[in-house]
Amino acid sequence: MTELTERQKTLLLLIVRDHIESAQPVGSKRLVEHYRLNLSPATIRNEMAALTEMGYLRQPHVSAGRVPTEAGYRYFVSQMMEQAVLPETVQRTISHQFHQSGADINQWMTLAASILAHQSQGVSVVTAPHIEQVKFKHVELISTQGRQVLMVLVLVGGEVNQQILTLAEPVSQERLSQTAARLNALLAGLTLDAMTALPARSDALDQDILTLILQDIRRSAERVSGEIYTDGLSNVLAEPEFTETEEARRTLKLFGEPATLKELLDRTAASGNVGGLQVLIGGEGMWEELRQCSMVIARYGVPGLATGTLGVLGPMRMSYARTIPTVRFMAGLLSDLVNDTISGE
Amino acid sequence: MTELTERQKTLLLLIVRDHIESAQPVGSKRLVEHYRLNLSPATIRNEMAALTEMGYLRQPHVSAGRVPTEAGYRYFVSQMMEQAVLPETVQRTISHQFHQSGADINQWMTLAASILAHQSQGVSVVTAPHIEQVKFKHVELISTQGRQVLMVLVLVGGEVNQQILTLAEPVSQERLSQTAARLNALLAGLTLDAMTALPARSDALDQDILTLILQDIRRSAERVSGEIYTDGLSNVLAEPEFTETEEARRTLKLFGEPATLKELLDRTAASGNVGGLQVLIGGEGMWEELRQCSMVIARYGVPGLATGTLGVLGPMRMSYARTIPTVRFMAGLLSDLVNDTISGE
DNA sequence: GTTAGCACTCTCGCGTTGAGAGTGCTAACT
DNA sequence: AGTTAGCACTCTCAACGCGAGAGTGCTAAC
Repeated sequence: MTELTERQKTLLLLIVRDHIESAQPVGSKRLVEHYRLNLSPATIRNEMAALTEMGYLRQPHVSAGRVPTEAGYRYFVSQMMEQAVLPETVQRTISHQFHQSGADINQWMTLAASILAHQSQGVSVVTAPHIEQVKFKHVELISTQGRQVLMVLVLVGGEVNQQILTLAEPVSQERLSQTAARLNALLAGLTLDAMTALPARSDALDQDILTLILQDIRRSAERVSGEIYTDGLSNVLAEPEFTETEEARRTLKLFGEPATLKELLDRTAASGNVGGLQVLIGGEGMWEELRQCSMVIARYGVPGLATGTLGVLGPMRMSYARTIPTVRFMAGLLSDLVNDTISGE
Repeated sequence: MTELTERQKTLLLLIVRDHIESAQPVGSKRLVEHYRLNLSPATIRNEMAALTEMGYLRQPHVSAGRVPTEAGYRYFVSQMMEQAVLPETVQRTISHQFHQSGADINQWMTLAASILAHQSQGVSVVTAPHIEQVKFKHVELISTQGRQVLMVLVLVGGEVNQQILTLAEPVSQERLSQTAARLNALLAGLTLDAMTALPARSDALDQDILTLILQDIRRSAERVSGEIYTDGLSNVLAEPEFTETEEARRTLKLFGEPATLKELLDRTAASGNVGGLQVLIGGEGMWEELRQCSMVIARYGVPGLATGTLGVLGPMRMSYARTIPTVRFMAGLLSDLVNDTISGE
């Protein structure tokens, strides 16, 4: 494949940019007028023909303007990747929002999904951090009435689970407190594996509670990894590519189903590393339904301890210039938050 | 207004039912064939003309079949209200799903929204119970490292809030436990108002923590009431009334914005009582954007203590036969759950 | 009270057609 | 050699006309 000349490069970028804005095929005349190029439409046509030949552009029909191919978008994105940074002021605003929200994973995820969707004008998807190494921190047993006991379990990472237990017989608050104190001393900082390997306790109540703690931690590890947060479906409803054909409407429906989104994210993000950004254009052949769409995905968190995925879905025509820096910044921000929560306490 | 004859009643119900299924104007011939009536199309036409005269039906254009007016739908719904009950088996399935989910408000709401949306094939909206009378139950202070303290606050009703405090100076776990014990004794079962009216504590740490508890409870009372859960937007995407006009698409966009949905629910549900079901057809003149839509709304919970709202939005042509009994059943189910949580512990 | 027959109206789908947009090519220009 | 004007060509799209079909209301007979 021959190299692109300097002029072809700028032209290609302009064409993609224009098409992203206008959602319409861009013609030679429009291009000249709109961007005040010191060239005649005829020259542009020649260059466009060359770019079409090389596979960066294509014409929907012979007498329409040009539309970027996947390769065209990919070139455009490769340019974005290098430079695009979120403006300082926006960065500060976002950070601020996070710091004045509560220290609650649920809130963080909702906020992240909301900001991503708003900034990118696409559909955002965020998965809660998957805790790969759960560590015990603290347990509290609070007698309520009769045989019912409220167990509050604190894990390293700030996660707090509460659960109501019903014991075989009433137990005094004093004895509950003693049991909690013994278990706290025994389990402090242990991982799930280490706790599972412990020998059975001699005290029956201790053993019962220990079993329940293990159950709870196992469930929690699974549950948190499964939760998904999404936002911004309405952003994409108005986009012209989704209102027309039946096929497009099926794609749209897919966007509205969190379970499907999660699978999408999991499969594609599996290969990515924390810190890296993946941009999938036109589904990259893997997803038939996403032929018209693009995804910008990143993993965040602390590798080996707790990681999650976040991303934006939109039409292939999405605003990469806004989406890419936002996803990158949010991944960094969430990584910091996870890091603080895990190590900071 | 004259009374409807028995035949006109059955005919009206049939027409509404058929139009809900087919999404198309229903003509006299089709009606006869489809429902094996022992009448000729001409007779039906006469009756239809009468029903049109009385305002229950209308014709989109002179040579199309009839379509129900809002009055027509309202008559149809009034019939539904009396009889429709959710099948026992479905009731059991739903109850089962709730009982095997965790005792977590968040999970309940998500599940409720999901079930509502699935059963009704519309957009479901559920607000978390608004706790009108917050009562203190228990506080726990756990020293972590340095000046950081994890405060776990349990409210009557099973809600558990955790928060990380940073104290002015390090405090031993022992002193924290004493403070917690004193506050637990002092505040047990008190309402927010009663706690606010308490005289200042002599011990500085006690006073600080008390202030924080009050802050937290106030925030929590606001926050929980604000949370909204929704599901099923994708159900409605494919409906023909939303794919055509620009106006309809704006309505659809509205459905995708939780904040707007909440306002919708709040305003309309304010007048309703727990146990009652409201069916708003065609926005009832209040909501310009909802002229094509209907809502089925109910309040649930324990009046005076904690109440919430749940409902289903859909096209005016929605399946009332499925939606109405489902909303009614879910309102009852959630009321029971709230009741159990508040009084049961 | 019910039904057959009929004229009438209106929508919808379809083929036609003309305007407009955009192209590629050729030849002239710098 | 690169650039540009001119031109014929192709294709879409909106508008138009038209005929088929659906459904009605009315009248008259059963």
